[in-house]
Amino acid sequence: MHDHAAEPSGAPCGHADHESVLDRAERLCRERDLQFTRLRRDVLGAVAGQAKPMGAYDIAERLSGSGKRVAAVSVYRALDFLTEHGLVHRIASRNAFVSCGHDHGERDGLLFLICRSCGGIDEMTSPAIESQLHHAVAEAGFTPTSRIIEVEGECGACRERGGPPGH
Amino acid sequence: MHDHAAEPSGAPCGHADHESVLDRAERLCRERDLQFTRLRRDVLGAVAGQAKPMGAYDIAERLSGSGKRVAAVSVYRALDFLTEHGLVHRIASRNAFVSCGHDHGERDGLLFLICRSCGGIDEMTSPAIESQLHHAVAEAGFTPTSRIIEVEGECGACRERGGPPGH
DNA sequence: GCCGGCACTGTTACAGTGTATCAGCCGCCC
DNA sequence: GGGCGGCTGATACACTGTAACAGTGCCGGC
Repeated sequence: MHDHAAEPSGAPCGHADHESVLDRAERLCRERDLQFTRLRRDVLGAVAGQAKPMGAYDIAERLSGSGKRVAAVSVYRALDFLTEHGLVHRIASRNAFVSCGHDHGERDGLLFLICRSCGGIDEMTSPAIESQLHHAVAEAGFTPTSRIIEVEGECGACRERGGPPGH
Repeated sequence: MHDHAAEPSGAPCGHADHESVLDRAERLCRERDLQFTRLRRDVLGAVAGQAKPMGAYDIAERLSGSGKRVAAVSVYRALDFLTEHGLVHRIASRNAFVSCGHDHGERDGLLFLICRSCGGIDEMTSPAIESQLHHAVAEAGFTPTSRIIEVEGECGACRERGGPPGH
């Protein structure tokens, strides 16, 4: 689910690894004069360490491992911060979160591919879809401010490993 | 939020009124040999009576008006049935449901426009977006089975009524 | 130094969303 | 009649998310 060789009409996007995500976040926060606190780093680290989307309570549970316990509400606040600055993305159809593999800051123009077999998530962008979408919406007299596109199905790796044959 | 004159590149879609939705549902269930029970009709009626998306508990509360009380779990079961057959749609970004204004049965290929000002929802289809999406996803090696596209913003009516000026 | 403001975090409580499970009902077929 | 399957009612519970308040640490003004 990580490194597609294929290049869609938009930019492809493999998941960045755990380290680079944290480094990138740290740099971005310095640039924007934001506080990249311990909790926020831990939450981002937890999310980045998983290819699958994580629920807020999963994150809280994982961070509560060693003695000190982290309440879900704290996780939510950290997630609010991280999503606001485009470091993680919310997957609406799953009520869960994934770390952003891009180097951008914008949180729009993204498209999520969710595999039903392995639960993995890939993100990609497609300017072609964006422009079509913007065009169609504008003709309906609508002024968009944000949008979500989430596709469920089977990723290439799972299909090769052999999905349900008679299906 | 109901009757756009504009025609996007796809098919436009005004909301059908309360009556026709129920009639259509009844016919569809007869055709497919499905049971359009009292509860299911009531739930669909409640959803169809609102331009805004309704939460399951809102529906339960509304149906519980006159003496007899309807539990949320029953509403969920009715909603499962209705969504499964394309009579209502789930709005993932709101955890809520709207009645389908189409005459189709498929629940894919749809696109939802959600107005932040009035809370109204419009649905439309766009073959152009569909084909772009299918193409992009296929090139990523992904086999889609379902997809959601939800756009938030301001609908034409609200913008004309005067949105926030300095914004 | 002290004080006040500010952002962040901890904690508790609670509202909202969704599912599991068991039991009763009703129509249908044998 | 008896069994079977689909629908509903009811209770309990898990998961998701927010409100409200208190404590802490940092930083700037006095």
